Amino acid sequence: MAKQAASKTRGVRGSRTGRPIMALLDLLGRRWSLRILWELRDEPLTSRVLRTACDEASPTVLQARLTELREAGFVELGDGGGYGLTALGRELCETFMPLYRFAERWKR
Amino acid sequence: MAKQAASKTRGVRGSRTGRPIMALLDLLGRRWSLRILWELRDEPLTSRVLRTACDEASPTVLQARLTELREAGFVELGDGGGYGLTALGRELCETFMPLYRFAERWKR
DNA sequence: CGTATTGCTACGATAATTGTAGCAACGGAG
DNA sequence: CTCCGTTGCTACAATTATCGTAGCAATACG
Repeated sequence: MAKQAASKTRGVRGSRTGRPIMALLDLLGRRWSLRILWELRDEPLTSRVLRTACDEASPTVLQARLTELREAGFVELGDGGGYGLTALGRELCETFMPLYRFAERWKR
Repeated sequence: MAKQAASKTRGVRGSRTGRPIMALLDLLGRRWSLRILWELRDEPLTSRVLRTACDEASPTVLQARLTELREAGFVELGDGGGYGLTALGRELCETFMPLYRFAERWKR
């Protein structure tokens, strides 16, 4: 294979040049992020119910993810209590909903 | 709401539910998993080039993810060297490719 | 008042990730 | 052959992230 030093000119594919996709992959790549969005896909859940749905994950990291997802605009805390997806969050959830069927065929 | 059965033998990593979607979300929820798949979407890359593309991530965890993704059947090591997506991996990559357009509109 | 929710936090213990350095194997040039 | 550069891959200590348990203030209802 040829030398790769010259590839700097095109800006190596995927360097974190602030490209939104990288920030998104990083956020979704944190533990419980995908799972939280997945569990909220149908209806809002209270923090405790969400915790139960997420296999009794530690509330520490769950709160951290919820805060991050809220700051990202994907999740919101309803005035009556309970976490739910925003319109943007629902949209995001739809984009990886096909994963379910893929996983079923995957089976591992 | 009633009490729920609190402890079974708990795996270290979450999602022992047996549901494929949970195992998949858990695997993709590990650091650099999504990124690796993303960087390999076009063409196979050698380990070092992949590392550069992944923002100089530590080779330790990169190797770990590559091993996991290979065991999952998403990534393979070509006989000429270089990591590439399997047919299954390409299929998986396609399912969350819409994330790119979503991220562009998201901007944060 | 007591009791039960809600969202949220503290904190020690444990697991995951980082950063740096380096290995054996293979191949091309000299 | 040796020398050099590449490949995939690993060791190791240091740093983060996550876990697990306990508990907080605020709210609501009887």
